[in-house]
This record gives sequence, C-alpha cells and structure tokens, in this order.
Amino acid sequence: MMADAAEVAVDDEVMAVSNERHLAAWRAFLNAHAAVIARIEGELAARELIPLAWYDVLVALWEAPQHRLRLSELAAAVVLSRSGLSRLIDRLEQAGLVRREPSPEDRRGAFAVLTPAGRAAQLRAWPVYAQGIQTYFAQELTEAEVDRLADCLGRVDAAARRGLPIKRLG
Amino acid sequence: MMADAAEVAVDDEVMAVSNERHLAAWRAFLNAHAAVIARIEGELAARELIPLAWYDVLVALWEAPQHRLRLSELAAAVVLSRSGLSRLIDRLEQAGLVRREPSPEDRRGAFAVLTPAGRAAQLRAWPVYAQGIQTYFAQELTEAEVDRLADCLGRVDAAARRGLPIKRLG
DNA sequence: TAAGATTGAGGATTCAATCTTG
DNA sequence: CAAGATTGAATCCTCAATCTTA
Repeated sequence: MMADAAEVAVDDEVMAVSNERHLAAWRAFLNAHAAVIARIEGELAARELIPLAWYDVLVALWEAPQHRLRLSELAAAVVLSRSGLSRLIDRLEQAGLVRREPSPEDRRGAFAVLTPAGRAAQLRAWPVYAQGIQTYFAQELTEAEVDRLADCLGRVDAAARRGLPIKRLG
Repeated sequence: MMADAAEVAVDDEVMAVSNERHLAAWRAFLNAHAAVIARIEGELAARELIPLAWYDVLVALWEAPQHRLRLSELAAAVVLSRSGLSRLIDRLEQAGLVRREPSPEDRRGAFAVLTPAGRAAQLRAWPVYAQGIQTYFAQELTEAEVDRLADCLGRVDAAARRGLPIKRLG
C-alpha cells in the first residue's frame, strides 16, 4: 500500500518516542473521555437539565469573586474562543441564567454575572452530574487511583498549556 | 426526578463518594483533554496535515480487514452519528482519501475503503501526532504511570459503554 | 416494518474582520 | 496601534425525515 522503506523509517523514529504502551494509554484517554461525556450529556438532556458547557460557565461564575468574571477570563476558564463564549453568553443571557454588566473601570470590557436563576439551574443539574461522575468515572477507581489520576492529568494539563503560542482568541 | 426522600438519599450518597478529590480528578481529566487536543490539532493544522477526526477514520480503516468498513461500523468506531459520519466520508471522499463501495451482499449498505492517498495522508500526519502525544502527554508520566493510566481509563471507558441504551444512530 | 444510509434544518464553534476604548 | 468584545461567513455536528432494500 506504500513504499516499504519509508514506512519502516517512519515507524522506527516514532517508536522511539511513542511506543505501543504510550499509544494504548492515549487511546484509553480519548475513548474514556468520549464515552463518559456522551453518557453524562445524555442523562442531563434526558432530565431536561442544562448541558455541560452551560454548567461549566455557571460553576466558573459561582466560584469567582462576587460571582462575576470578565468575558475574556471566562473564555479562558472554559476553554472556548472569545467569539464562542460571546455567543454562549448570549444564549445563557436569553435563558436568564447570566447577565452582562459593563465594566466601570475599563469601558471596553464587560462582566458576565451569575443570576439567581443561573445558580438554581446549576444546583438542579449537579446531582445528575455528580452521579454521572460517580457511576462512570470514580466508581471504577480506588481512592489511591483517583488521587494518582488527578496528579498525572494535572501534569499533562500543565504541559499542554505551557508556553502556549500567546493566545488564539477569535 | 424522584421522591424527596430518595432524592435526599442520593445527595447524601453522592457527597459521600463524590467528594472533593473525585472532583479534582474529574476536572483534571476534562482540562487535560481539552488542552492536549487543542494543542495537537493546532500543530496538525499549522503543518497543513489532516485533522484528528480524519486521522481517526483513516486509522480505523487501516486496521480493518481489507482496509474497509461498513459505514455504520465506522460511525461506532469513531463515535459519531450516522449522519455525521456520512458527511465526514463525503469530505474524505472529495479529498480522495477514502472511497465508497456498494456492498454486494446487502444492497442497502456501503463500505468505506481506504485509498492509497488516504494511507499516505495518515502516514504524513502520524509523526506530528505522535510527537504531540509524546510532548504533551507521555513525557509528563513515568512508564509505570502510563500503564496505570491505560488500565484506569480502560476501566472508565468500559463502565461508560456498559449497558448503553441500545444505540443512538441518526 | 425495520435497517443502512443520506438529506434538510438548526445549533454551536471557529477564524477573520470590525467596532469601541485604552 | 493594541485589547476586549461582537458579528459574518464557513464548518461540522445532531436530530428528524426520507429513500432504498431486506
């Protein structure tokens, strides 16, 4: 199906750094993520609760000082482009879960502020979300494994964010 | 959702098992995934290589007998709805990386078949992909941790797929 | 009727361009 | 001119409806 020599050469180089076991772990990582997310999203939707993307925004706001965050900060927190976040806030604002407020000290910017309805929606979703995390994620792991996972994936996260090419904000 | 007494019971139960440490691991899982995927997609795009979704399809075909798969099987393999896969195959076919073939024994169905150009595109992308897995994922982990991660996330994946509500194929 | 696949409509996200303010 | 935010165009996904064959 292709030049044998080239194929061997590529494989050699690659195998030196990313061997079968690395690849197995990587595939497990991707598959586990896709499966668990699909499962939890499905259960939230079935109960007519907010989707995960909305939940993430509401939690980020809840945890912020005064339950408010600049739109840029929020975009970074939930890993979304600025334009994507802008439209997400549009939808949340229309649903009454969040409200925009102009910034007094920098009139270019705006805050997103959590509303009582937003907090309520977050609290309604939480039991289902928590149950999903428990059933599809934590239940399979020992307490030691949970901690180990947090540690390992924390390092992976840090590595991936390290030296980001400044920023890609649309 | 359910009777009050039961709901309270669920909350108690959930808090007992889904504590701060579970949540920390879960968040690390989500963040690491988002960050690493964004990084690798960016590097593939910067080098004008195929995106991960295309790569997944090409690998699934490469690993299949005769490098061909029914569209339904392919949809399941790459975790996409049937309609989503149908359009993805449209694009891959237009790029010449895959070709559709009607099934002789069941004329309702069709196969997706990997073309030489498709295999070549897959091989071109692989070094960059592999380097990304190495740099942002495996590099941060010891060999023991890599194996442990594969084991843990394999169990999580199995748990999430267990007893899937039959199938959701659009 | 059901199953495999495609098509139409709508949602959500991104990049590039734009507007406003620093 | 740079930075925060929004808008327009394009992409890609899903659900529901449809078409063809079993």
